[in-house]
Amino acid sequence: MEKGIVHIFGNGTSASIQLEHLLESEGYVLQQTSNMDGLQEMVLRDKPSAILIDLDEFGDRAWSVCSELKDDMVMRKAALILLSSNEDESLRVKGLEAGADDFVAKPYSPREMLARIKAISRRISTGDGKKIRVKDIEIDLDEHRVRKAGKPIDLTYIQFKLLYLLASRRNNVFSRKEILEKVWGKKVYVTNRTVDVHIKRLREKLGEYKYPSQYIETIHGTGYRFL
Amino acid sequence: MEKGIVHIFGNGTSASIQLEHLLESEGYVLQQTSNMDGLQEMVLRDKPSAILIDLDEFGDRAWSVCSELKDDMVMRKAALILLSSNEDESLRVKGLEAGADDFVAKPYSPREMLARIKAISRRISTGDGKKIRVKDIEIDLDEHRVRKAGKPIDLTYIQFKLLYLLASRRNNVFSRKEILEKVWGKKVYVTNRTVDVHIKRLREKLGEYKYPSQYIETIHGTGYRFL
DNA sequence: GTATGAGTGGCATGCTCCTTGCAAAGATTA
DNA sequence: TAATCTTTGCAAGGAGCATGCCACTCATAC
Repeated sequence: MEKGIVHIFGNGTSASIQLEHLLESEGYVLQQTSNMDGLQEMVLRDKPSAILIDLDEFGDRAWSVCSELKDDMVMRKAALILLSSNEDESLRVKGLEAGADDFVAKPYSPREMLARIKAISRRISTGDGKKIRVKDIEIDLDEHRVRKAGKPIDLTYIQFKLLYLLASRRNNVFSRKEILEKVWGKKVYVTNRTVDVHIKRLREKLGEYKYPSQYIETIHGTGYRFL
Repeated sequence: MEKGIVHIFGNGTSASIQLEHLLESEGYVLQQTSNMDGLQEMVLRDKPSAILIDLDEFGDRAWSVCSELKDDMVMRKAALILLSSNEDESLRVKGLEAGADDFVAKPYSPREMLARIKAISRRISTGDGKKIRVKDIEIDLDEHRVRKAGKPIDLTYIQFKLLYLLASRRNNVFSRKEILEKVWGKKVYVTNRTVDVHIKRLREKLGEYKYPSQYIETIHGTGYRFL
């Protein structure tokens, strides 16, 4: 099993200190903080395999974090676990529906927490591998890099997310609405035309000059599809 | 979110009956049994999206099931959730390490269980999506693509919706009024004749040259039907 | 035969998509 | 800090395609 970084948002209780030791003895690297600003950058940089958020400490702020993490396909690689001493059922349901992978009551057992982190990671790591290979295109999610016939292609942040989305489900047709939600996020409002522009720029960098497109196909009236 | 079948191994407690109703109202199909023999065949046949196993009832027999499911790539598509009234930490850890995706204590909240099933399914979902197969025609909703004898047929937006409507309920006769409402929407006003035109173009692309029609039958004075 | 419903070819219209240029915001460098 | 480069979002023009309707022909029911 692959080890990784674990972000813990919340202060150190006795259980969390035990958990810390357990995780470290298992080969995980820990990062604990009580400041949730700049979470997005942090997650993108460190690519943690798990994120623990203490609801008692962060409360409502945590919900927006859940949806951010849920929407971003790069960040989704992390197991998102919520902690709370509040046993209320509706809170648990809310958390799970907001995108969390698990909801654990405090006080919790460190050993069980470790087992849960492993169980979720197991799910995430299997299935979609870290590299996507389509034709002569190779997309490396961890390195955040794209190669065509071995030669690296420089893509901007949006271009990468767009390509990754399309390539992650070949032949699936994505509507512009879907693309906007997955690449830009639910709240951001950006024109449909803008999607076209980014598709064009992406096609350019992939080296598409002629019709029919070799990689990205336009489905008139519907959306785009990666061949 | 993709719905599916849920296998429940264990007898009906009051919570499980509530859960049953919840799942059904969400569009899931349930299969409950207290016999675990032939599990492998059952799972392979039904491809459930979740499997709930009551440890109180099955005890040690459950562990072998966990590892079977864990090892089989096909079966891994299902969310495996263990239930137990035994709060013992080591049991929970054992279950999770054996390959279960979640471990829930009894008595459990049906709504939370539903949320957990969804949370896990979200991770697993690979979107081998909805397909309709009629004769040698195959309609793939996700790929927004139609195949005849394996060969792709290019349909326009309206043609696709029209075909999908007709094929979704074979042998059902759709009046032009009904077709207009379902394909064009309630407010749009379009002539009946236009429906004919689209039927004609659709028939053309499906490769219908001679009478009687192989796919779309005209019911004089009434409407159309997909055979 | 007559009346009504259905099929067809062609064409104008409008919509969708592609492309280019530009301006604003962000990142980088000196 | 100022200057430069990069990224991003949008508007507008233009090309191509899907659509909807007309007018006409053909089929069906009585």
